[in-house]
Amino acid sequence: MKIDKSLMAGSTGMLILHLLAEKEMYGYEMIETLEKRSDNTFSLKAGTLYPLLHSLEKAGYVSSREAEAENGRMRKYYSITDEGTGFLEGKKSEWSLFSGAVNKVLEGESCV
Amino acid sequence: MKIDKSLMAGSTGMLILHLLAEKEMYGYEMIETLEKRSDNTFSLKAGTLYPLLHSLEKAGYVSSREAEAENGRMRKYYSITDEGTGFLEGKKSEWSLFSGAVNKVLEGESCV
DNA sequence: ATATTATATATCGATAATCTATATATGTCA
DNA sequence: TGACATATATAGATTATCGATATATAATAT
Repeated sequence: MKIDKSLMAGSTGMLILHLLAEKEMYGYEMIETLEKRSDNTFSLKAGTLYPLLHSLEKAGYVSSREAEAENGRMRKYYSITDEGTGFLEGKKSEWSLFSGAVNKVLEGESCV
Repeated sequence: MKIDKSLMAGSTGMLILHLLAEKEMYGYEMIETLEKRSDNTFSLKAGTLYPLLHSLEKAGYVSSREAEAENGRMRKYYSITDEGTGFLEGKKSEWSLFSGAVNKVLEGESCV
């Protein structure tokens, strides 16, 4: 099943920052990692990722460096900053609260 | 905590249809019900809900009737249609798949 | 040799869903 | 009478996604 793009909205930044909290990565690697880890549920598009990385960098949540890979290709490696780590924690709490609330509504836990 | 609006995007229609699958409701009632059930996490805005109801009706997923309430006020009551019920089932599967995939990424279940 | 595919980054325009602000109208309570 | 809650509605701004397109190199297949 293909996930509607509006469902993705709002959580992509969190997912990217989470990957970078584990290790330094380059853009293309992030797309592949997300696809693998989600069992092909996510297929983040390059046209979404690169502008997002630029805005995260502009916001100070990630930093980048260019380096040559073993195969001789140039890659742009991104790392999460301290500020980004704090932002990520907030986003994770928000996700937890949000998904919990959706499930509450769906499960019909109404009668408080 | 206030939930970012882009996180809400994509799930609002599902939540509304889920409420209508339980019983007929009018707009204002849906806003209050969502707020209660989510422990004040959701506060769907009227400016979001009414256009959404109109588009759901146009799509054939809900039908409406106007009726006078006990207090003499006019209300517009919405019901889910058979087509809407089918659409809702699909949306619930999508939500389940999506939220599961997000949690997989966050939990780092990578090594397949 | 040459063509295709995969890798790698980037930008632009279209689409879609949210919000805020605003408008209208009625019922309730002080 | 005035303030607030109820009830529906529309317009404009914002924002995040996508598809399409562009560029360039490495790896593979024909």
